[in-house]
Amino acid sequence: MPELPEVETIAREMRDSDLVGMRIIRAVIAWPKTIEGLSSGAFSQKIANQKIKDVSRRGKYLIISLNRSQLLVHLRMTGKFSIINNAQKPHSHERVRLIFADGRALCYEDQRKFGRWQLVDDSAEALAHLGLEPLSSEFTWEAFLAMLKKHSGQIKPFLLNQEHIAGLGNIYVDEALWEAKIHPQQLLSTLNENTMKALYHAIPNVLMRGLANKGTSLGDHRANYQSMRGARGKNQSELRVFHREGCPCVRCGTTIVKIVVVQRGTHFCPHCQKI
DNA sequence: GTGCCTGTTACCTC
DNA sequence: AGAGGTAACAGGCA
Repeated sequence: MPELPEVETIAREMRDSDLVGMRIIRAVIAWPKTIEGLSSGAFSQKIANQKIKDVSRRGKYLIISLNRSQLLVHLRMTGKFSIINNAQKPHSHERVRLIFADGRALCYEDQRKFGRWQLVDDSAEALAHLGLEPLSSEFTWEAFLAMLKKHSGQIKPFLLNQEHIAGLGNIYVDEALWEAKIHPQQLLSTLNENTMKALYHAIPNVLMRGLANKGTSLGDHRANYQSMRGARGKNQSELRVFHREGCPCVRCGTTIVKIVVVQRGTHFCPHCQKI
């Protein structure tokens, strides 16, 4: 579930925590497939004795900068971090633990096991496939328009594609399309410039609101998004369409419907968002 | 117990 | 390029 606002919230929390400056003395890997490209042994050997220098984000990737490499983490659906005392017994979904010199540890849990860690020398190169950062100055109207014109097909799958805009997922795409009054299955070729402009503004709007609320936490079990300290986000109360099927549209009162688009649950207002 | 659902992405074929 | 399907997994839910 973590999309851009959730990953950014975690990155900020990590950056502001004691993590920066800590030295990793060893890694315990409970689920080796979490680590991409390296065996558990090679990963442990490479990461041992490195210090955490900084934490940042690109798209939905967390970038943990170490002194000799960078650790890229994609949380996929259920990845979650916490700082624990290393004496603590492993949680049932714990996949990796980085043990620090001071007796604490960074614990990584991932119920669905889809999350991936990668240790790389050059994060920019490893993440070169990602598209525009929607909250950065590179997300200009000109760049966005050029990209829309270069592609065809339905708008929702276009927005979910990380090679176009990096960091949008199912929740924020549905929210941005509602704000811009665009039907999720509208074809790119039929969008007029005013509508595209509305979408251009809606994307950072919904992301910044999510970020201000420290993310969206749906449901109440542990698998749902929580920040590093276990706090839930507050953005679920501000969602306009996502998970609101059967409820009235806050703009016009029409009942929000849910359909399936590219195998993803898709929520929209049939009155505000007409093709 | 059964079958269906889920917020992500990579990879395959047509 | 885009559409449509599958797979990786685990657990909630009816």
